[in-house]
Amino acid sequence: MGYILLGKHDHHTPMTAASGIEGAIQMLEGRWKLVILFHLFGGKKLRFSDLERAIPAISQKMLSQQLRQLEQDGIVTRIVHAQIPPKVEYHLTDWGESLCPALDELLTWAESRTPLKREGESSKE
Amino acid sequence: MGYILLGKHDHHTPMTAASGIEGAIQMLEGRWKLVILFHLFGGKKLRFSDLERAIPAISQKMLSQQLRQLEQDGIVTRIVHAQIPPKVEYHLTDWGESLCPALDELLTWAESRTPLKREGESSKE
DNA sequence: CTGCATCCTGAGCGATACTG
DNA sequence: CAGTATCGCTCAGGATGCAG
Repeated sequence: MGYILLGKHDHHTPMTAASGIEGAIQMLEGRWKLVILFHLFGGKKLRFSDLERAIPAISQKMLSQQLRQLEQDGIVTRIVHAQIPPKVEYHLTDWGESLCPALDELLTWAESRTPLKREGESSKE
Repeated sequence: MGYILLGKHDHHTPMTAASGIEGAIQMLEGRWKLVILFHLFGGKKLRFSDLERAIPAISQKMLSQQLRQLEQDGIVTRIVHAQIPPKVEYHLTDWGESLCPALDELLTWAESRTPLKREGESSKE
């Protein structure tokens, strides 16, 4: 993560915007980010184990890692209850929740595509 | 690419949407997809070499590959002029152009974040 | 000029085991 | 319960060279 793009060119800079977009995409591009996000949308507050249960295919490592990233990016908040047994809850920040409409628009776009198959597609050269 | 997510769970399926989003993200997640896209927005028609010049840091392999993907996804169109020397132009499909607003919204979201530093964050337990 | 084939590296991710 | 540590595999992506 954290790759810098664009060298330099001064005639015009249409990707100045791309930089911002790339940043956004980066935050969402982890293997499980979106899945986690969708589980949290709606102001829901879930525990680590809740997420594990909701996403059976994810490993603790990944869940922990992605959650950390999300937290770092200010998308989710981690609430640690100092008690035994430990209890940690996650929920979206206000900013995180505000991602919903954007994602929804992207989803709308994705579904408006001409019905062409994409990943069963063998190479056609 | 092309990882399948979500195992199975029937209580509720909030990530049904994630699947769609993932598909969309996937199309845009290539290292250079966005950059290329931003260069093409506005109905511009660019040649392979134009794109190479516009994105100095990209290798032909990547440019070619990303372009292929974009074409496969129906986002860009490739116009091959059967002539010597060869001349190939790329431009966004109507659907590709329609991505602009969605990306813009995502960009808006990205820029609306609370001014929090990303990598200076210490753990707070 | 446009694009493909090959080799190599590094990041991302999964599985398992261990700790507070 | 909620993580962290380590190992290893897969693959996206960079560099170079060849071809129509």
